Amino acid sequence: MSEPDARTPRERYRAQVREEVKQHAWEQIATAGASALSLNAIAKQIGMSGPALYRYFANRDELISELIRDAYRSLADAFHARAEAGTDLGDLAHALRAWALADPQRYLLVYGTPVPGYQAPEDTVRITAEIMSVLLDACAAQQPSAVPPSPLEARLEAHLDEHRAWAAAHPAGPAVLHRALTFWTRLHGLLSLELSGHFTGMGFDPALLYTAEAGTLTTP
Amino acid sequence: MSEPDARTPRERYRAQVREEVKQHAWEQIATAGASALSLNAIAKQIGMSGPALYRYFANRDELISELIRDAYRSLADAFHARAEAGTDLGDLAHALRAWALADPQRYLLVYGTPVPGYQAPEDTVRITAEIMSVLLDACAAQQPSAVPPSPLEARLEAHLDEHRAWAAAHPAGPAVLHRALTFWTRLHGLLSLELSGHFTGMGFDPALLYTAEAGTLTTP
DNA sequence: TGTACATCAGTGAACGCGCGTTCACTGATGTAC
DNA sequence: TGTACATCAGTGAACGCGCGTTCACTGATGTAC
Repeated sequence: MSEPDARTPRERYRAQVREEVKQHAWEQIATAGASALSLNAIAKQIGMSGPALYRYFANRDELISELIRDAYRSLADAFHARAEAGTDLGDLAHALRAWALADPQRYLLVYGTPVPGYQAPEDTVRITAEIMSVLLDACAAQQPSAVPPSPLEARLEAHLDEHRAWAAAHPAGPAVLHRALTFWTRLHGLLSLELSGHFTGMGFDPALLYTAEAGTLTTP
Repeated sequence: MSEPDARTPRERYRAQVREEVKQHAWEQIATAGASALSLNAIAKQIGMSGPALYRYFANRDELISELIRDAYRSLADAFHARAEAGTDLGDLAHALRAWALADPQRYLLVYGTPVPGYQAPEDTVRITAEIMSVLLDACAAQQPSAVPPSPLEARLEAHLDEHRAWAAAHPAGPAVLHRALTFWTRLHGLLSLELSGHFTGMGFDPALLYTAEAGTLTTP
């Protein structure tokens, strides 16, 4: 399980401090949002001088990029883990919610309103493709819908079949593409409103609504 | 149509400058997001000194509150206008999308990730209730679903019927409550992902997906 | 119509703050012979 | 095993910046007699 660590003590130490910085960064994001992330404040929490962090991250943007990468990676891992235990779409839906609730700001950093001037590092597209792939697999494993698509749906699915850049590597048919997108957008709508606090004061239990909505995806 | 303006010239002037400030505030939000809103920057654009704005707004928070209020008000007006032209749920869906696309940052200010330390003014809840009321009316006018609810849906609707604080003033039945929530969350999922740029690069046309999703609400 | 006064818009200087980032430097840790 | 050197972590001072906000003040606009 644990291989011998080929890294030098210095490398290990560097990695350790980087982790510590990122951990405090997450805490800061959790309380004040991503746009308020401050290197100086993190350094203070850690007990270091501000400039010391520049030994570990080139600048603020690199730190944020790293956090976004980690967040995507974490979701991809959660999806893979769930997929190995079975390809049920409902299970995947609840794995998604569990991941989102475990750290709301992490979810919002990835799927929420983007940080103003910032744009995500290009290697995240590979991880999002990975996530989509797990989702497409689960949708493909689902038994197809019994009800025939409406004319509107048929038109959409024909369109999706011709514009499948996002699922290029996947052999899914149009109905599967459609279902994957629906899964993503519907559940995101619920999660994003819940995590942003838009349901507070309304009285009902978001979990029930989520479960019901997930149910429409597994047997439409 | 236009009544005689009872305001003094000074009051008119004040209102005019307030409007100008808000307009530049929106432009600034559009380019850099709400958390980057700066009174000094607005003053500079307008050609005034920074402190001059304090004649018109008590502080930064009051300005943001005003913007949020205006955004809610604008959506409520758009909904009312649409509802007067007919109570079709699909039309309401497209009115929502048109309103969102007209000013993406306005939509995100209201329904996106909340500004960190900030909390909305309490009088917005009245406007959101208004918006919900139009939505509930449209859902109630819709002909009820032909398919009976699944056990999961039945359970949810019973729950909603018991926890209807958000629709207290409305005589809607549980199925209508359910449909209104579904309308809101599904369309928000699509809009929020589209406006945040999460569909860019995927290749398909968000409008088609939106129309298809709206279609599932009008005839489920 | 003219004068005396009050109200209000806007200015410029100033305060304290925290930010990201650079730079020269100290001291500890590792490496080569 | 000991010495000479290179590498690297971390510090403190400094730079320039823009922020929100307060304050004393000037000039213009309105109001009352």
